[in-house]
Amino acid sequence: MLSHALSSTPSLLLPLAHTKHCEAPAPRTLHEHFSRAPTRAIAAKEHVFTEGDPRFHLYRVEVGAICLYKVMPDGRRQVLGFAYPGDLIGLGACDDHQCNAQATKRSQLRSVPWSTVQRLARQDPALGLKLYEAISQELAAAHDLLLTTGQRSAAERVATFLLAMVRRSRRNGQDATVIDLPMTRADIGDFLGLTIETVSRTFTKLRQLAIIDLAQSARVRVLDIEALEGLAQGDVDL
Amino acid sequence: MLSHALSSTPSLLLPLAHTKHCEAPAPRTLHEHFSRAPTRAIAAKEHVFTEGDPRFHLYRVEVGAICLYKVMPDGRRQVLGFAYPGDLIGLGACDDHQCNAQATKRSQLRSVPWSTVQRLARQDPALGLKLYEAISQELAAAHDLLLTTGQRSAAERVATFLLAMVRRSRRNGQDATVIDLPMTRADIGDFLGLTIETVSRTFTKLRQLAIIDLAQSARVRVLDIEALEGLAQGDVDL
DNA sequence: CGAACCATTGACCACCTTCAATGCGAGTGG
DNA sequence: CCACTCGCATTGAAGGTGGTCAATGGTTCG
Repeated sequence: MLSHALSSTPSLLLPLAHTKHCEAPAPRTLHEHFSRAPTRAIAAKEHVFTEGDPRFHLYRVEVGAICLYKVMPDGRRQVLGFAYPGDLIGLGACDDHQCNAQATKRSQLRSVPWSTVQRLARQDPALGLKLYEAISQELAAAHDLLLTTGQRSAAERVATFLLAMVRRSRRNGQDATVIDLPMTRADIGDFLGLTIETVSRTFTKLRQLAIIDLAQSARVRVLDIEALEGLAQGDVDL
Repeated sequence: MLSHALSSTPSLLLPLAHTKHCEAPAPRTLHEHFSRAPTRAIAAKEHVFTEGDPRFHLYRVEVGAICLYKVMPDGRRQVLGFAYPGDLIGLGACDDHQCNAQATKRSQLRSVPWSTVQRLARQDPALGLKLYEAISQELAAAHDLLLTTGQRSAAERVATFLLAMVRRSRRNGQDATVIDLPMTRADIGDFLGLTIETVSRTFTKLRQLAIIDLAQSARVRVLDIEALEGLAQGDVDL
């Protein structure tokens, strides 16, 4: 989610461009502000912000994975998405955060105060456009997820989820056939509108059909991506 | 959806401020551009745009109701939302429309070319912010709907839907206890991730419990809004 | 090494869907 | 004006998908 719209090349890929703290000129772009900001370590399960918190910062994920979710008074939870390195979180127009952001594992973030973002946006009209593009991508992701949770069967949902992970992996130039899932079955279930058990059972069925391999529960090797695509579109019935 | 963020007072409430076509100065604000644009009539079931169309215009609904939806190759449909008078449709960053927009009944729209919007946004930084706010409201609506389709039961979904209609009616200063539904049961079902039959049965149950009255199938009178709120939050089980 | 957390698997059942028939209302033409 | 028709809504019966409850197994971390 939010990938690319505002992210430049992940810093991991630029180990030689070491940050220059002392002699640097005043930061002008949002990217420069992020690069200069200290990284903040977040423990697994720790919250970055929760619903209702004042919106003080714009965050960029550097390492790990952040789960964005909403909760109902009785505890039911809907995961809205996951943010990965390069993604921005904390976008939005109103004064308070509208959802919770929780690390699914040890992570690292950088942040820039919203007041700084707004100042930059006033100087640079292109930044406003970038922010608009970023949030518009988030909207497209939400609409895709709506189609999934509203209309697809359990198998279709899980297949769709795995395919999205594969595509993200591909965009990052990694081996697309092996995916490391940085979240629990509960996170996946609450993302797809399914229970833990249904997610688990569906993974098992995919394994039995030799569509995926599950050496470890958090590591999925995709063996038959076409079958996965067929499942996701409802061409076959599992 | 999108209500308020960019809409000024609905023109219906300003009958005396009649549009001046000939001697008017060059339009400066987006609102002026909209007010000056001719209204376009849309028949029931007619499409304003479809998925994949180039994004030429930003539209404002003047009269009626527009249904925004996505479809899967096999015909399954997810309604993303409904746009009512004052709401903007056609927002988004990429070159093509990502969803379909179809009138649920006879409607009227005005439109402004995106090129004009972009020119105005360059002149007026506040407009960029307004657009950002508008799309961010759409995102919030999508997230709310996700919580509903992903986690709530059929009765909770219908109750949530009716409550949203009541609140919208209240914001417009209308009698909040009587709602005219400008869409079919199929639209509601595809919005909530339910079948027509389930929607209909749920309406019937609400009527039997004297929570609503259904003189006509498109006219709902809310008799017990607290019961509706209880249902929406899952406090009671229908 | 133990304990806590997470994932898997099974049995049962509830809710919603599917399929089918009937009812209702608006619009059209005779 | 009425009959006809079509689209939409309602209602019923049956079945399936996914949820719930419960027990076991595996992994990781202190």
